[in-house]
Amino acid sequence: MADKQRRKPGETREKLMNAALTLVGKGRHFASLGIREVTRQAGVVPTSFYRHFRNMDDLGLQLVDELGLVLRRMMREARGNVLQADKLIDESVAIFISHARANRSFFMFMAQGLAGESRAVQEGIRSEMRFFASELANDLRRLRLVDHLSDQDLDVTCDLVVRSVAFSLTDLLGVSPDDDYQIDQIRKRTTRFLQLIFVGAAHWKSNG
Amino acid sequence: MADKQRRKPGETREKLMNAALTLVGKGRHFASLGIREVTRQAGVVPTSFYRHFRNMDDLGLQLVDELGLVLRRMMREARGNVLQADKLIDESVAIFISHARANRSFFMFMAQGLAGESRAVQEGIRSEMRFFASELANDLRRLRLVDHLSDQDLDVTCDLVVRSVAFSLTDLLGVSPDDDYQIDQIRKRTTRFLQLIFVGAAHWKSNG
DNA sequence: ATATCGTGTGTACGACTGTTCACTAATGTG
DNA sequence: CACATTAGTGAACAGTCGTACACACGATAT
Repeated sequence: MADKQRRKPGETREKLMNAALTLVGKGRHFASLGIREVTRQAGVVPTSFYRHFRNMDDLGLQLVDELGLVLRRMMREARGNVLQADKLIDESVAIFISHARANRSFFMFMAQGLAGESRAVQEGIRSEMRFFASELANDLRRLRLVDHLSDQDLDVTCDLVVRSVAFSLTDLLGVSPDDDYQIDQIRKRTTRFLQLIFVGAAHWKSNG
Repeated sequence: MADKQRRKPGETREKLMNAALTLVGKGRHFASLGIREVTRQAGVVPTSFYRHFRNMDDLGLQLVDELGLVLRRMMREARGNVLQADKLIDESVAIFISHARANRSFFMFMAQGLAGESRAVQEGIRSEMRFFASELANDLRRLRLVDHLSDQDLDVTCDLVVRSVAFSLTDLLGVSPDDDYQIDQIRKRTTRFLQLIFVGAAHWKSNG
């Protein structure tokens, strides 16, 4: 009887979620993970799974919630570190890349979930992205960088920005986490995407 | 002993690939499909699978090849139907949407594969996208619409265009195929993304 | 005509799956 | 202290999985 005493409340729950993330980080797709596989990785008996989750989709949904926290932390850091407006894009992309490296598995999960099997997870991630885009719109308004844009046009712009960055995830996760050169290439390219979009936004005229 | 005579060469192979696509079209993720499941859907005995594919990854790779054909057909139609330059974006997006509806499963597979489990499939789809972007660049050059852009800047622009359209897949596949209203919303939004990008490209100045 | 090859079928096997059940130790509540 | 609740365990189930093997049939080549 391996020690049965439970340490902290929710410790096994966390172990299970981390186990799923670990497997995703190793290149597995979330949709192909099984309950036994996850519990094995977590070093826990299969039955324990049901104490915390109804099924794998449920675990996925709870991972989306945690993903939200990760994204919010990233947003906070970006807001704190971006001093001058002219460095806004470079700084933000750099912060994104750094967070994606630090939380590789989380962002892998995010990239997978967008076209994943569970409709609920899919919707959850899209919802996080919408939130992110709306916060970005607020910030740009506050900095008075987009006074000539209507709310609607600003919304489209921010949506496109968030999508472009999110798509870069699939680039980022395709290269080794240690390949500094390639990662820097991705950073540069993403930066150019955003510059292109903002040039477009700067010259945008409604209905034209 | 149900009729064992083989009809045409490669018929079972096609049945298997279609079966996998059908399952993907029903919302399943390719990474979670099993050999038995696919053969069952195809109405074939499991052993037959090995006559045509080494494993599921192999089948995925061959699906990518067929996906390439689908994309090339789409490209050809776009080139034939886009008459005036000012309708280029609207027409192209409309053609894309129409093909995505007609080959829903194929495009679902594409969206899944970008963050899929098999590195080879991932790379295959990215390669198709690169090809698509380079063809787009050629067309824009030929139409003399981007004379002020360097090759490199044109490359970035086309890449961003292709990515934005590809990302729209995840929107498109999230709504019912019959929901004309929502699909039209997605079409409009994608069109606006591309307009924004091209406005950016029109005003782009190197190193600025 | 006969041999070979490609492609289909049926059976079989061990490994792994999700899930249920009964049991037990630690924690929170009175 | 007594007691209910929570969160862990191990054994067991029927079902599914991937894969191997031997065999059957039609087509093709000799």
